[in-house]
Amino acid sequence: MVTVHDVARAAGVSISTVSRALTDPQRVAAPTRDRVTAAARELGYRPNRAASVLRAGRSGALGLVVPDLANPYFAAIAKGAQAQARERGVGLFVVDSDEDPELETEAVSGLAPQTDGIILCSPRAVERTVEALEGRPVVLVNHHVDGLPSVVADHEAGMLRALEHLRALGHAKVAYVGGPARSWSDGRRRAGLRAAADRLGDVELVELGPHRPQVAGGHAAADLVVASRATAVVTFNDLVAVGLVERLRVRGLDVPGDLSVVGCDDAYVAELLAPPLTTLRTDLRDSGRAAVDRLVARPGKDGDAPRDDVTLPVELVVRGSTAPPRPADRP
Amino acid sequence: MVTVHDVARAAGVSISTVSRALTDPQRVAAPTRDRVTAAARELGYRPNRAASVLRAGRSGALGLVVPDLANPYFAAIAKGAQAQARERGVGLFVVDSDEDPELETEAVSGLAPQTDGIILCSPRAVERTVEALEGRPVVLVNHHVDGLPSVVADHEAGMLRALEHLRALGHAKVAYVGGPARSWSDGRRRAGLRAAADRLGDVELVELGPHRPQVAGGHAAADLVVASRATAVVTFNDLVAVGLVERLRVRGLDVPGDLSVVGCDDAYVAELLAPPLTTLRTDLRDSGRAAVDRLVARPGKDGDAPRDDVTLPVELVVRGSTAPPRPADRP
DNA sequence: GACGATCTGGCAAACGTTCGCATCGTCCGG
DNA sequence: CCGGACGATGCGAACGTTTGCCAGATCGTC
Repeated sequence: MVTVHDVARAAGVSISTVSRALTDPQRVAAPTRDRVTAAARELGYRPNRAASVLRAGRSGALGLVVPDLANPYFAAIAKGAQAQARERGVGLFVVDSDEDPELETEAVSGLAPQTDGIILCSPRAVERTVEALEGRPVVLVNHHVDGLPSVVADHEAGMLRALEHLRALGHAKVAYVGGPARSWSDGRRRAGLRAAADRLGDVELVELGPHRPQVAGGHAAADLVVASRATAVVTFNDLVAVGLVERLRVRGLDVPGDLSVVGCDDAYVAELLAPPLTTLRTDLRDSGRAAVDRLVARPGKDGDAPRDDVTLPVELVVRGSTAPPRPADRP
Repeated sequence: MVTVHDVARAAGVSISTVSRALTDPQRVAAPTRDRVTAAARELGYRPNRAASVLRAGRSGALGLVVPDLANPYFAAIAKGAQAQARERGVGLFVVDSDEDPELETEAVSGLAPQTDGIILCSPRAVERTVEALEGRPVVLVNHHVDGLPSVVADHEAGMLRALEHLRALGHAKVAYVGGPARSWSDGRRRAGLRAAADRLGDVELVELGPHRPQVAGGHAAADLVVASRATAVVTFNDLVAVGLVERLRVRGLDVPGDLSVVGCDDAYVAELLAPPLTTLRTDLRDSGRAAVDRLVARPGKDGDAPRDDVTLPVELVVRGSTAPPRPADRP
């Protein structure tokens, strides 16, 4: 194993100089620095992370906790975060909490001591989990708690856009199939829809749920939607939309003929579906990227210091699952 | 921060005893051990990982490198590995190489020094990457190189099962839509299909490809399949099957009426599809689990020391995309 | 009752890095 | 030409843990 000592000897300097030349280049004269870096490269020196963490107290790594890696929604966020972390030259440890609040807290308390910051994605037990990180920097993704920096999608704007789209098609009664009761984003979406309905004035809103944020949730909701006599529906996420469409088909109803469906997230199942799903897209990779940036942003690079809250735009992607209502349904 | 010193003082022993009591409990007398663990719990002692890694040289953590976290196939493996790692009490660092051979090698050389072993999932540049880990223990998942331990699915058996199923339905000409040219598993699947066709005798095999292992690959393959006049098709993975079905629908062909389709992997899109996809399922979480176990298996627990190669079973899941061929197509 | 085997627990030296402090040389203003 | 200031580099002490070695204690056996 090559250590600073070897590099120092090769470059004819002391180990302190080696350390400085590599971690804080501007603190050492250019010729010396070059000699050191050359020697380091030649010897194939790789700093021992453990030693540096031990001494310096920072690890140069971030932690990312997601509820479920198998969920394409979180996978996309993780991917974005990974890419950005790589770009920024920091490590990223991804941990899956398995949708379990307890495991989430545990994961954080295990991760916190060995990282410089934690990205907490759609936390299932914010209070306890935030406690567990004992003051370490944190960024919340897809969640918000006063006083903590967060990265969220502009659900309100998205909902407005969805409702405008449906109204333009001629729909006057729209159902919302909600997600989990304690979900922060479900709350935002409901609020956004209500505000949008108020603003538009001539669209009636029917709120359903809570439902599980999976295909099964869509199955469960389908019959309620039909009974509500709404001609269009917005779902908590794309998986729910998938389940909804499946169940409607079983009941002999056509999408978008009998019912228009708008999903959320643009998980990649959305475009695989028949018909392909009209949905609200957030750039999830950007969420991951932004979260990483919030944590690595140094005061040195002033000016572009990120604001306390990042809100990412939401875009309506119109595909095949929305259409004008059947004439019979029109008033 | 609570250190061994604090615990030692509280328990009235020396720091060596604390260290031993916690890391190698049987080397210290039961009463002492209890006093130490009690003190540790009371003070909320958490060993400093960096210090322990630095001194002991092992990190108690494994690394997992996958080509693409957003691919449900790899996400499932990652999830299984995470779960097992948690159970075994070791850490797991997941890194996404973005399908880039270079990044893969880089990831490994960054990960290797700070882990006790690496799980390499469907590597895109095995030789160079294996080189990069400088002798550190490794397990290959979904790939095989002589001399290295690996966890693979029994593609041959799976292909035999698929072909038997199709023959039983009455198909006599079956196409295979292959994956990437340099893919190890594509090779296994082709070989398995050939062997199965030989063995069954009365099924003709048409090999197509290589194709990209995504939906687009299926699009590209669809017309070739039709032209081949095969009445059934096996695809490299489920995403290809999805693309295939989409394109067939565009051409006015019905699945399974005009063509039966068998996918591979049972990625969760398989059951969302209309018709739901008949596919070959491997328990991907088990792959992740098995890989972790290969690396944490200590010589101490002899007897159940894992064999050099783990081959996981492949199961045929019959859903709606396979049916007997149209009578007209029969000889 | 003594001797050896066995076990328990303490001492102190690492592991490789970072960083406060000291030192030395150099440059500039007076 | 001198004093002060500053920039560059070296010295050495941490960081918190593990572990080889050794001393003392305990027990069984002759």
